[in-house]
Amino acid sequence: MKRTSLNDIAKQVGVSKTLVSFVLNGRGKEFRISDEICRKVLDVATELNYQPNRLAQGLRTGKTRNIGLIIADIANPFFGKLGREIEQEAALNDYHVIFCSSDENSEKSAQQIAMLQQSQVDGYIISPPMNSEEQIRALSKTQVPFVLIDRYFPEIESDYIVVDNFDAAYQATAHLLRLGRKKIANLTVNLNLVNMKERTDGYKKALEDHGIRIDEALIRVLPFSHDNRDVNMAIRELAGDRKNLKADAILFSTSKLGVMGIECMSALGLKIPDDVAVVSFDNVDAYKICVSPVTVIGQPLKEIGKTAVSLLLNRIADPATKTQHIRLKTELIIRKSCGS
Amino acid sequence: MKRTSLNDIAKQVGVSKTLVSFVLNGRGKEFRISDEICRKVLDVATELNYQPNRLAQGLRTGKTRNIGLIIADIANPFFGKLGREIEQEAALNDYHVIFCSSDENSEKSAQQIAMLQQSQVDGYIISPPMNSEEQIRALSKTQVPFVLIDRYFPEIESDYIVVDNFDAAYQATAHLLRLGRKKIANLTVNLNLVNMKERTDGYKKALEDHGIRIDEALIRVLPFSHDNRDVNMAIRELAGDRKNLKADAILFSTSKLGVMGIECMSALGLKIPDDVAVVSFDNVDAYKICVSPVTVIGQPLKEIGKTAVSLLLNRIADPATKTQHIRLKTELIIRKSCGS
DNA sequence: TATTTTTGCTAAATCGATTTAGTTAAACTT
DNA sequence: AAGTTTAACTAAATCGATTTAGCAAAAATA
Repeated sequence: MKRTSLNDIAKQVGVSKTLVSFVLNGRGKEFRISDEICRKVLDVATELNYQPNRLAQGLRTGKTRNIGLIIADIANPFFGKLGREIEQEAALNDYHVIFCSSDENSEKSAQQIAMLQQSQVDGYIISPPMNSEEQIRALSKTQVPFVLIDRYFPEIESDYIVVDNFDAAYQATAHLLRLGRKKIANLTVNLNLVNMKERTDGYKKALEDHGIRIDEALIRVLPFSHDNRDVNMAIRELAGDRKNLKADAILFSTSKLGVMGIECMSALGLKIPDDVAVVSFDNVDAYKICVSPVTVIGQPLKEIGKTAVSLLLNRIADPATKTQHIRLKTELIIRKSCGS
Repeated sequence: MKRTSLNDIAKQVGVSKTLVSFVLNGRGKEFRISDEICRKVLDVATELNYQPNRLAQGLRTGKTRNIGLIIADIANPFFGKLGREIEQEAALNDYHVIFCSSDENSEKSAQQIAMLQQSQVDGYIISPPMNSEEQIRALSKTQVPFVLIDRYFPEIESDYIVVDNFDAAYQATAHLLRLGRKKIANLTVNLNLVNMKERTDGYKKALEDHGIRIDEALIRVLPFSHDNRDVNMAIRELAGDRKNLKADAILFSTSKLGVMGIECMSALGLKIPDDVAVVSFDNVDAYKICVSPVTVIGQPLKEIGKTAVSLLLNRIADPATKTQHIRLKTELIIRKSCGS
């Protein structure tokens, strides 16, 4: 059974394909096609199970109704959920999403941007990896709209939507301080990106504001490779000696680190929150059923997704609008991992 | 900066676009294009940052190098990881994946198949929701290759790749029995799909083989909506009365159920494994740092992904090959949730 | 020298839609 | 009856690539 084209319908009905196109686009009235012919065309279209060829449509109209999405890793629950929200919101607007996982690797993202360009996507939603500034700058020049999510480049004028990472980390740290923790560590990852920087900055500011000296030894920046040994080493150094803990609390800047970290802590026999209190960014499932359910900084994924799509579609509709910078609040979800 | 087409290059170099196409496809030698012209064309192509229009290519050649992927939900870690493997394996073969989340809803999957058809994908990898048999049958008729994953329809002749769910559940149940559990419950979901059926069948067979009467009251089939109250109710009925437990172990047929179930159990103050032992399908992160790390049935996601892609690409290359049915073994990863 | 072969290139068709600019016949004006 | 409007439809161009068929000039061969 080979595909049905406009021409096939036109032939079978005995009219021009122009007419068929008009009718199938619901513009029969507008072009004064007689009701009888309209009906016939529609009948034959369903009879032959006509499916428009989106390549041809896209080629002719210059619009694909596809948007490209570049995130770090669709298998990471944070991005998985965010991606899902974006997919859903796009679908509501009759757009489809092409997913790409960059692994925070700028060479991959460059390839992916090129591929998406070649696919003639109508716009992009991008969580840009580090060292991708030039790609993003080049993308601006193509005039195809894009919005950045999760992070952004301060020097590039573009739409973006992020959370207030500084405030989030500040609040989380303040929460730990309020509960009497003094030696609060921060485990983060060596991605040179604003969002990670803001998290550590918020953490530092909270300490400062509470009159606590910042101890750089308590700030551990781990390689993105997420090797178990690195995490293990860091945890060991911070809390390995139970009588003489260097840290009595840890703020994890990502859930991936947090999950690995807690796994290590369990293996080392460290008790949460008795030995060490824990707060982590991102409200992933794992934290709900954890040894001691983990207090987390929840991001409003649904709102991020919805807003990203709506910003993008607005800009597609009107490329001239002023760029928007949106910063959403997070929510500190208090569970048991910090004691009380 | 508007897009560069073959014609733009042709004009600038002063040759025909035919020649440009030959050169850019690396077929310069084959068509005896002089080295000098070749060089010029390539230079101008990079100078103008030429990006081939994949819509036009696809339209002309009938091949898009895109494959459609329909899974239940990209935000579900099981499908997220599987999707990622598929994306990666496809990329190695210079194919791209268009993700669709069906939510196990056959109307959505029907729409998605239609959309993918319209997008002229070269093939599909589908985890078909229930009631989608007719869609899949119709898809066969289009002659566009597809492979089913995670589940399949016994009455439909097609490639598929699944795990041995029967054996997996059998082994898990046997493991619980070996550890002395007698009243083993099975929490599953009301998806009328072979994989779920096989899981419960394996569970039953293990009980039978160990001379234990099957108690239908211990098999709880919950609605797919995954409402917290349903899970809560089920857990309560099975283990609510601690002195008089109806079940001393639970086999969760999905990790989504398992995570919710364990959350309930914690809330009810039930101890794992002391009060109730737990085994679950799917090795998700949450189980690693759980109150009592959970013994799980791990699926070989990488292999499933690789095999799905390679089956599909083989069939794209040669549609005539005999259909293949692949059933991979799972791995029982023993942790602490069953005691010892 | 005449013929054939090779070299190096191009014109035009094609994929399947959309859209602009008509065309013809009927109906309506005046 | 002649001119104008309207109704109902179509031809052909177009998007940007690929590919088939073929052309002219140069080189090789007879």
